[in-house]
Amino acid sequence: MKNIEFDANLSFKSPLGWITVFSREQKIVQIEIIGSSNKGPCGNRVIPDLGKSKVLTAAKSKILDFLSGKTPALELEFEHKGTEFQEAVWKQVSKIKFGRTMTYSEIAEKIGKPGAARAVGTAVGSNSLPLLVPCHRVVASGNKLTGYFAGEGIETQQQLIDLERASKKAAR
Amino acid sequence: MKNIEFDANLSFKSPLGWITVFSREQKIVQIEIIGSSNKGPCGNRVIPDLGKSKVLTAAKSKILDFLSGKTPALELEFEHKGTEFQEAVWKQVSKIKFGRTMTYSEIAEKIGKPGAARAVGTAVGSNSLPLLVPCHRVVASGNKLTGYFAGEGIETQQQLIDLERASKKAAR
DNA sequence: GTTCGCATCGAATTCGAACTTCATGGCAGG
DNA sequence: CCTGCCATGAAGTTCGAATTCGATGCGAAC
Repeated sequence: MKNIEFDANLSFKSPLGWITVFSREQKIVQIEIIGSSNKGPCGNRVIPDLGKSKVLTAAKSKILDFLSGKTPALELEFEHKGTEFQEAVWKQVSKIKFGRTMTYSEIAEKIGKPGAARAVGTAVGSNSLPLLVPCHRVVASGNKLTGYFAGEGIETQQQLIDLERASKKAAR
Repeated sequence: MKNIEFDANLSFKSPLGWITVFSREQKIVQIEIIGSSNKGPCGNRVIPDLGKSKVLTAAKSKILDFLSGKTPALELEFEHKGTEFQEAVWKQVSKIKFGRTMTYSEIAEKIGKPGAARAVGTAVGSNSLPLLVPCHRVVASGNKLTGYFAGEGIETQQQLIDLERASKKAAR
Protein backbone atom coordinates (compact mmCIF):
# COMPACT_ATOMS: atom_id res chain seq x y z
CA MET A 1 0.00 0.00 0.00
CA LYS A 2 1.36 3.38 -1.00
CA ASN A 3 2.27 5.94 1.63
CA ILE A 4 -0.16 8.81 1.62
CA GLU A 5 0.51 12.24 3.02
CA PHE A 6 -1.86 13.53 5.67
CA ASP A 7 -2.03 16.33 8.22
CA ALA A 8 -4.62 14.97 10.64
CA ASN A 9 -5.98 11.61 11.74
CA LEU A 10 -8.42 10.05 14.17
CA SER A 11 -8.74 6.49 15.52
CA PHE A 12 -11.85 4.97 17.00
CA LYS A 13 -13.41 1.62 17.76
CA SER A 14 -16.16 0.20 15.56
CA PRO A 15 -18.08 -3.05 15.16
CA LEU A 16 -15.39 -4.08 12.66
CA GLY A 17 -12.49 -3.28 14.98
CA TRP A 18 -10.28 -0.22 15.16
CA ILE A 19 -10.60 2.28 12.33
CA THR A 20 -8.27 5.16 11.58
CA VAL A 21 -9.27 8.00 9.27
CA PHE A 22 -6.63 10.27 7.72
CA SER A 23 -7.25 13.67 6.17
CA ARG A 24 -5.31 16.35 4.35
CA GLU A 25 -6.55 19.86 3.79
CA GLN A 26 -9.99 18.95 5.11
CA LYS A 27 -10.42 15.98 2.77
CA ILE A 28 -10.40 12.29 3.63
CA VAL A 29 -7.39 10.67 2.00
CA GLN A 30 -7.16 7.26 3.68
CA ILE A 31 -9.09 4.83 5.85
CA GLU A 32 -7.56 1.91 7.72
CA ILE A 33 -9.51 -0.94 9.25
CA ILE A 34 -7.52 -3.11 11.60
CA GLY A 35 -10.17 -5.79 11.98
CA SER A 36 -11.04 -7.73 15.08
CA SER A 37 -8.23 -10.24 14.66
CA ASN A 38 -5.07 -8.94 16.28
CA LYS A 39 -2.85 -9.51 13.28
CA GLY A 40 -4.31 -7.16 10.75
CA PRO A 41 -2.19 -5.70 7.93
CA CYS A 42 -0.93 -3.04 10.30
CA GLY A 43 -0.26 -5.40 13.17
CA ASN A 44 -0.97 -3.93 16.54
CA ARG A 45 0.46 -0.62 15.50
CA VAL A 46 -0.94 2.19 17.57
CA ILE A 47 -1.39 5.44 15.72
CA PRO A 48 -1.36 8.60 17.81
CA ASP A 49 -3.89 11.16 16.76
CA LEU A 50 -2.07 13.96 14.99
CA GLY A 51 -4.74 16.57 15.34
CA LYS A 52 -8.47 16.62 14.99
CA SER A 53 -10.57 18.39 12.47
CA LYS A 54 -14.23 18.77 11.71
CA VAL A 55 -14.04 16.43 8.70
CA LEU A 56 -12.63 13.66 10.84
CA THR A 57 -15.22 13.79 13.59
CA ALA A 58 -17.93 14.04 10.94
CA ALA A 59 -16.45 11.02 9.15
CA LYS A 60 -16.35 9.06 12.37
CA SER A 61 -20.00 9.59 13.13
CA LYS A 62 -21.05 8.87 9.56
CA ILE A 63 -19.03 5.68 9.45
CA LEU A 64 -20.48 4.51 12.75
CA ASP A 65 -23.97 5.25 11.50
CA PHE A 66 -23.26 3.30 8.34
CA LEU A 67 -21.90 0.33 10.26
CA SER A 68 -24.91 0.23 12.52
CA GLY A 69 -27.16 0.11 9.49
CA LYS A 70 -28.68 3.55 9.88
CA THR A 71 -27.54 5.04 6.57
CA PRO A 72 -27.01 3.21 3.29
CA ALA A 73 -24.50 5.68 1.84
CA LEU A 74 -21.43 7.51 3.08
CA GLU A 75 -21.43 11.04 1.79
CA LEU A 76 -18.01 12.44 2.50
CA GLU A 77 -15.63 14.60 0.55
CA PHE A 78 -12.49 12.74 -0.28
CA GLU A 79 -9.44 12.81 -2.48
CA HIS A 80 -8.33 9.73 -4.31
CA LYS A 81 -5.56 9.80 -6.88
CA GLY A 82 -4.39 6.99 -9.08
CA THR A 83 -3.70 6.04 -12.66
CA GLU A 84 -6.35 6.40 -15.29
CA PHE A 85 -7.13 2.72 -15.11
CA GLN A 86 -7.37 2.70 -11.33
CA GLU A 87 -9.70 5.68 -11.26
CA ALA A 88 -11.93 4.02 -13.86
CA VAL A 89 -12.10 0.93 -11.69
CA TRP A 90 -12.81 2.88 -8.49
CA LYS A 91 -15.52 4.84 -10.23
CA GLN A 92 -17.14 1.67 -11.43
CA VAL A 93 -16.91 0.12 -7.97
CA SER A 94 -18.59 3.17 -6.49
CA LYS A 95 -21.58 2.48 -8.71
CA ILE A 96 -22.30 -0.86 -7.09
CA LYS A 97 -25.42 -0.37 -5.05
CA PHE A 98 -25.85 -1.00 -1.35
CA GLY A 99 -26.43 -4.70 -0.71
CA ARG A 100 -25.30 -5.78 -4.19
CA THR A 101 -22.07 -7.35 -5.39
CA MET A 102 -20.15 -7.46 -8.66
CA THR A 103 -17.31 -9.68 -9.87
CA TYR A 104 -13.87 -8.58 -10.98
CA SER A 105 -14.53 -9.64 -14.56
CA GLU A 106 -17.89 -7.85 -14.69
CA ILE A 107 -16.11 -4.67 -13.70
CA ALA A 108 -13.44 -5.26 -16.34
CA GLU A 109 -16.13 -5.53 -18.99
CA LYS A 110 -17.98 -2.45 -17.78
CA ILE A 111 -14.91 -0.25 -18.14
CA GLY A 112 -14.31 -1.59 -21.62
CA LYS A 113 -11.40 -3.87 -20.87
CA PRO A 114 -12.70 -7.41 -20.93
CA GLY A 115 -10.02 -9.87 -19.93
CA ALA A 116 -8.42 -7.45 -17.54
CA ALA A 117 -10.11 -9.05 -14.55
CA ARG A 118 -6.90 -9.68 -12.74
CA ALA A 119 -5.71 -6.16 -13.32
CA VAL A 120 -8.98 -4.97 -11.82
CA GLY A 121 -8.05 -7.00 -8.78
CA THR A 122 -4.78 -5.15 -8.43
CA ALA A 123 -6.54 -1.82 -8.82
CA VAL A 124 -9.22 -2.61 -6.27
CA GLY A 125 -6.49 -3.82 -3.96
CA SER A 126 -4.74 -0.48 -4.09
CA ASN A 127 -7.85 1.37 -2.98
CA SER A 128 -6.97 3.32 0.13
CA LEU A 129 -10.54 4.29 0.92
CA PRO A 130 -12.49 1.21 1.93
CA LEU A 131 -16.16 1.84 2.82
CA LEU A 132 -16.13 5.11 0.86
CA VAL A 133 -15.29 3.20 -2.29
CA PRO A 134 -17.23 0.02 -1.51
CA CYS A 135 -14.59 -2.50 -2.47
CA HIS A 136 -16.21 -4.95 -0.06
CA ARG A 137 -18.93 -5.39 -2.68
CA VAL A 138 -16.43 -6.85 -5.16
CA VAL A 139 -16.27 -10.63 -5.17
CA ALA A 140 -14.71 -13.32 -7.34
CA SER A 141 -16.79 -15.26 -9.82
CA GLY A 142 -19.14 -17.74 -8.19
CA ASN A 143 -19.67 -15.31 -5.33
CA LYS A 144 -16.51 -16.53 -3.67
CA LEU A 145 -14.58 -14.21 -1.40
CA THR A 146 -10.87 -13.87 -2.08
CA GLY A 147 -8.17 -11.78 -0.50
CA TYR A 148 -9.90 -8.67 0.81
CA PHE A 149 -7.20 -6.74 2.66
CA ALA A 150 -4.43 -9.02 1.43
CA GLY A 151 -6.24 -12.06 2.69
CA GLU A 152 -6.41 -10.96 6.29
CA GLY A 153 -9.77 -9.30 6.22
CA ILE A 154 -12.09 -11.72 4.53
CA GLU A 155 -14.03 -11.92 7.76
CA THR A 156 -14.40 -8.15 7.71
CA GLN A 157 -15.70 -8.30 4.16
CA GLN A 158 -18.16 -11.01 5.09
CA GLN A 159 -19.40 -8.89 8.00
CA LEU A 160 -19.99 -5.94 5.71
CA ILE A 161 -21.85 -8.03 3.16
CA ASP A 162 -23.98 -9.61 5.86
CA LEU A 163 -24.68 -6.22 7.35
CA GLU A 164 -25.92 -4.82 4.07
CA ARG A 165 -27.98 -7.88 3.26
CA ALA A 166 -29.63 -7.82 6.68
CA SER A 167 -30.24 -4.11 6.39
CA LYS A 168 -31.90 -4.48 2.99
CA LYS A 169 -34.01 -7.36 4.22
CA ALA A 170 -35.20 -5.35 7.21
CA ALA A 171 -36.20 -2.50 4.89
CA ARG A 172 -38.72 -4.64 3.02
CA MET B 1 -34.72 -63.43 16.10
CA LYS B 2 -35.64 -66.88 17.32
CA ASN B 3 -37.75 -67.29 20.44
CA ILE B 4 -35.73 -68.77 23.23
CA GLU B 5 -37.13 -70.57 26.25
CA PHE B 6 -36.21 -69.22 29.65
CA ASP B 7 -37.34 -69.61 33.24
CA ALA B 8 -35.99 -66.39 34.79
CA ASN B 9 -35.10 -62.88 33.68
CA LEU B 10 -33.88 -59.56 35.03
CA SER B 11 -34.00 -56.04 33.60
CA PHE B 12 -31.78 -53.16 34.59
CA LYS B 13 -30.54 -49.82 33.37
CA SER B 14 -27.01 -49.46 31.97
CA PRO B 15 -24.94 -46.84 30.18
CA LEU B 16 -26.19 -48.39 26.93
CA GLY B 17 -29.85 -48.25 27.91
CA TRP B 18 -32.09 -50.96 29.33
CA ILE B 19 -30.69 -54.47 29.34
CA THR B 20 -32.62 -57.68 30.00
CA VAL B 21 -30.87 -60.95 30.81
CA PHE B 22 -32.67 -64.27 30.44
CA SER B 23 -31.61 -67.57 31.97
CA ARG B 24 -32.72 -71.19 31.95
CA GLU B 25 -31.53 -73.77 34.42
CA GLN B 26 -28.99 -71.38 35.87
CA LYS B 27 -27.42 -70.59 32.50
CA ILE B 28 -27.61 -67.35 30.53
CA VAL B 29 -29.52 -67.98 27.31
CA GLN B 30 -30.28 -64.49 25.98
CA ILE B 31 -29.38 -60.85 26.39
CA GLU B 32 -31.41 -57.95 25.05
CA ILE B 33 -30.16 -54.39 24.78
CA ILE B 34 -32.87 -51.83 24.14
CA GLY B 35 -30.51 -48.91 23.50
CA SER B 36 -31.00 -45.34 24.55
CA SER B 37 -33.23 -44.52 21.58
CA ASN B 38 -36.83 -45.30 22.40
CA LYS B 39 -37.46 -47.35 19.31
CA GLY B 40 -35.16 -50.29 19.81
CA PRO B 41 -35.89 -53.67 18.23
CA CYS B 42 -38.25 -54.45 21.08
CA GLY B 43 -39.97 -51.08 21.07
CA ASN B 44 -40.92 -49.84 24.47
CA ARG B 45 -41.94 -53.31 25.53
CA VAL B 46 -41.71 -53.67 29.26
CA ILE B 47 -40.67 -57.09 30.42
CA PRO B 48 -41.75 -58.07 33.90
CA ASP B 49 -39.12 -59.93 35.86
CA LEU B 50 -40.15 -63.57 35.99
CA GLY B 51 -38.01 -64.53 38.94
CA LYS B 52 -34.54 -63.82 40.06
CA SER B 53 -31.64 -66.14 40.41
CA LYS B 54 -28.05 -65.95 41.47
CA VAL B 55 -26.80 -66.21 37.88
CA LEU B 56 -28.84 -63.20 36.86
CA THR B 57 -27.73 -60.86 39.62
CA ALA B 58 -24.15 -62.02 39.06
CA ALA B 59 -24.54 -61.35 35.34
CA LYS B 60 -25.94 -57.90 36.02
CA SER B 61 -23.03 -56.84 38.18
CA LYS B 62 -20.46 -58.29 35.77
CA ILE B 63 -22.06 -56.57 32.82
CA LEU B 64 -22.13 -53.24 34.62
CA ASP B 65 -18.49 -53.65 35.57
CA PHE B 66 -17.65 -54.42 31.97
CA LEU B 67 -19.54 -51.40 30.69
CA SER B 68 -17.82 -49.08 33.14
CA GLY B 69 -14.46 -50.34 31.89
CA LYS B 70 -13.47 -52.20 35.03
CA THR B 71 -13.12 -55.66 33.54
CA PRO B 72 -12.05 -56.56 30.01
CA ALA B 73 -13.81 -59.93 29.92
CA LEU B 74 -17.21 -61.29 30.86
CA GLU B 75 -16.84 -64.69 32.43
CA LEU B 76 -20.30 -66.15 32.61
CA GLU B 77 -21.71 -69.58 32.01
CA PHE B 78 -24.06 -69.58 29.08
CA GLU B 79 -25.83 -71.81 26.65
CA HIS B 80 -25.87 -71.03 22.99
CA LYS B 81 -27.24 -73.44 20.40
CA GLY B 82 -27.19 -73.09 16.67
CA THR B 83 -26.15 -74.83 13.48
CA GLU B 84 -22.64 -76.07 12.98
CA PHE B 85 -21.82 -73.06 10.86
CA GLN B 86 -23.26 -70.59 13.36
CA GLU B 87 -21.37 -72.11 16.25
CA ALA B 88 -18.13 -71.95 14.26
CA VAL B 89 -18.74 -68.29 13.61
CA TRP B 90 -19.63 -67.49 17.21
CA LYS B 91 -16.54 -69.32 18.42
CA GLN B 92 -14.38 -67.33 16.07
CA VAL B 93 -16.01 -64.08 17.12
CA SER B 94 -15.32 -64.93 20.76
CA LYS B 95 -11.63 -65.04 19.92
CA ILE B 96 -11.50 -61.37 18.93
CA LYS B 97 -9.63 -59.65 21.69
CA PHE B 98 -10.82 -56.74 23.76
CA GLY B 99 -10.39 -53.47 21.88
CA ARG B 100 -9.82 -55.17 18.51
CA THR B 101 -12.11 -55.63 15.53
CA MET B 102 -12.40 -58.14 12.70
CA THR B 103 -14.28 -58.03 9.40
CA TYR B 104 -16.94 -60.44 8.22
CA SER B 105 -14.71 -61.74 5.44
CA GLU B 106 -11.75 -62.25 7.75
CA ILE B 107 -13.97 -64.41 9.93
CA ALA B 108 -15.15 -66.34 6.89
CA GLU B 109 -11.57 -67.11 5.96
CA LYS B 110 -10.62 -68.10 9.49
CA ILE B 111 -13.33 -70.75 9.66
CA GLY B 112 -12.28 -72.14 6.32
CA LYS B 113 -15.10 -70.75 4.22
CA PRO B 114 -13.69 -67.88 2.24
CA GLY B 115 -16.36 -66.12 0.24
CA ALA B 116 -19.02 -66.81 2.83
CA ALA B 117 -18.71 -63.32 4.26
CA ARG B 118 -22.35 -62.55 3.84
CA ALA B 119 -23.37 -65.81 5.43
CA VAL B 120 -21.16 -64.89 8.36
CA GLY B 121 -23.20 -61.72 8.60
CA THR B 122 -26.39 -63.71 8.90
CA ALA B 123 -24.86 -65.93 11.56
CA VAL B 124 -23.51 -63.03 13.61
CA GLY B 125 -26.90 -61.42 13.31
CA SER B 126 -28.60 -64.40 14.87
CA ASN B 127 -26.41 -64.22 17.94
CA SER B 128 -28.68 -63.93 20.95
CA LEU B 129 -25.89 -63.18 23.39
CA PRO B 130 -24.41 -59.77 22.63
CA LEU B 131 -21.55 -58.70 24.91
CA LEU B 132 -20.89 -62.33 25.90
CA VAL B 133 -20.16 -63.16 22.28
CA PRO B 134 -18.57 -59.83 21.31
CA CYS B 135 -20.37 -59.31 18.05
CA HIS B 136 -19.83 -55.57 18.49
CA ARG B 137 -16.22 -56.19 17.48
CA VAL B 138 -17.29 -57.35 14.03
CA VAL B 139 -17.22 -54.63 11.38
CA ALA B 140 -17.52 -54.43 7.62
CA SER B 141 -14.45 -54.01 5.46
CA GLY B 142 -12.96 -50.55 5.63
CA ASN B 143 -13.86 -50.40 9.32
CA LYS B 144 -17.37 -49.31 8.43
CA LEU B 145 -20.22 -50.08 10.76
CA THR B 146 -23.25 -51.77 9.26
CA GLY B 147 -26.47 -53.01 10.74
CA TYR B 148 -25.66 -53.96 14.31
CA PHE B 149 -29.03 -54.89 15.86
CA ALA B 150 -30.85 -54.71 12.54
CA GLY B 151 -29.66 -51.21 11.90
CA GLU B 152 -31.12 -49.69 15.01
CA GLY B 153 -28.16 -50.06 17.29
CA ILE B 154 -25.18 -48.78 15.38
CA GLU B 155 -24.81 -46.11 18.02
CA THR B 156 -24.68 -48.78 20.66
CA GLN B 157 -21.95 -50.58 18.74
CA GLN B 158 -19.99 -47.37 18.37
CA GLN B 159 -20.28 -46.76 22.12
CA LEU B 160 -18.90 -50.21 22.85
CA ILE B 161 -16.00 -49.80 20.45
CA ASP B 162 -15.18 -46.38 21.87
CA LEU B 163 -15.39 -47.73 25.37
CA GLU B 164 -12.92 -50.51 24.66
CA ARG B 165 -10.55 -48.26 22.79
CA ALA B 166 -10.57 -45.69 25.58
CA SER B 167 -10.11 -48.41 28.15
CA LYS B 168 -7.10 -49.85 26.31
CA LYS B 169 -5.57 -46.42 25.87
CA ALA B 170 -5.92 -45.66 29.58
CA ALA B 171 -4.18 -48.93 30.39
CA ARG B 172 -0.98 -47.87 28.62
C1' DG C 1 12.02 -1.46 -21.37
C1' DT C 2 11.82 -5.40 -19.01
C1' DT C 3 10.55 -8.22 -15.35
C1' DC C 4 7.77 -9.81 -11.75
C1' DG C 5 3.88 -10.15 -8.89
C1' DC C 6 -1.00 -9.97 -8.20
C1' DA C 7 -7.86 -9.35 -4.05
C1' DT C 8 -8.92 -13.38 -11.66
C1' DC C 9 -11.14 -16.81 -14.65
C1' DG C 10 -12.30 -20.82 -17.21
C1' DA C 11 -11.28 -25.36 -18.80
C1' DA C 12 -9.12 -29.58 -17.69
C1' DT C 13 -7.92 -32.76 -14.24
C1' DT C 14 -7.97 -35.28 -10.09
C1' DC C 15 -9.77 -37.17 -6.13
C1' DG C 16 -12.91 -39.25 -3.12
C1' DA C 17 -17.27 -40.34 -1.23
C1' DA C 18 -21.62 -42.25 -2.38
C1' DC C 19 -24.13 -45.53 -5.17
C1' DT C 20 -24.78 -49.59 -8.31
C1' DT C 21 -24.07 -54.24 -9.75
C1' DC C 22 -23.06 -58.81 -9.25
C1' DA C 23 -21.29 -62.98 -7.02
C1' DT C 24 -21.60 -65.36 -2.91
C1' DG C 25 -23.11 -69.00 1.18
C1' DG C 26 -26.32 -70.24 4.56
C1' DC C 27 -30.93 -70.63 6.42
C1' DA C 28 -35.98 -70.32 6.98
C1' DG C 29 -40.39 -71.02 4.84
C1' DG C 30 -43.08 -73.02 1.79
C1' DC D 1 -35.81 -78.81 -3.42
C1' DC D 2 -36.49 -74.36 -4.19
C1' DT D 3 -37.10 -69.55 -3.40
C1' DG D 4 -35.97 -65.39 -1.41
C1' DC D 5 -34.02 -63.05 2.04
C1' DC D 6 -29.43 -60.96 4.44
C1' DA D 7 -25.31 -57.06 9.96
C1' DT D 8 -20.80 -58.64 2.81
C1' DG D 9 -17.42 -57.29 -0.54
C1' DA D 10 -15.00 -55.96 -4.68
C1' DA D 11 -15.19 -53.77 -9.11
C1' DG D 12 -17.28 -50.32 -11.74
C1' DT D 13 -19.72 -45.90 -12.13
C1' DT D 14 -20.97 -41.21 -11.18
C1' DC D 15 -21.16 -36.83 -9.43
C1' DG D 16 -19.43 -32.79 -7.49
C1' DA D 17 -15.96 -30.25 -5.05
C1' DA D 18 -11.29 -29.17 -4.82
C1' DT D 19 -6.86 -28.32 -7.58
C1' DT D 20 -3.92 -27.25 -11.46
C1' DC D 21 -2.74 -24.70 -15.35
C1' DG D 22 -2.32 -21.38 -18.58
C1' DA D 23 -3.64 -16.81 -20.49
C1' DT D 24 -4.37 -12.34 -19.22
C1' DG D 25 -3.62 -6.67 -18.18
C1' DC D 26 -1.66 -3.40 -15.17
C1' DG D 27 1.80 -1.17 -12.21
C1' DA D 28 6.00 -0.81 -9.37
C1' DA D 29 10.91 -1.44 -9.30
C1' DC D 30 15.08 -2.17 -11.24
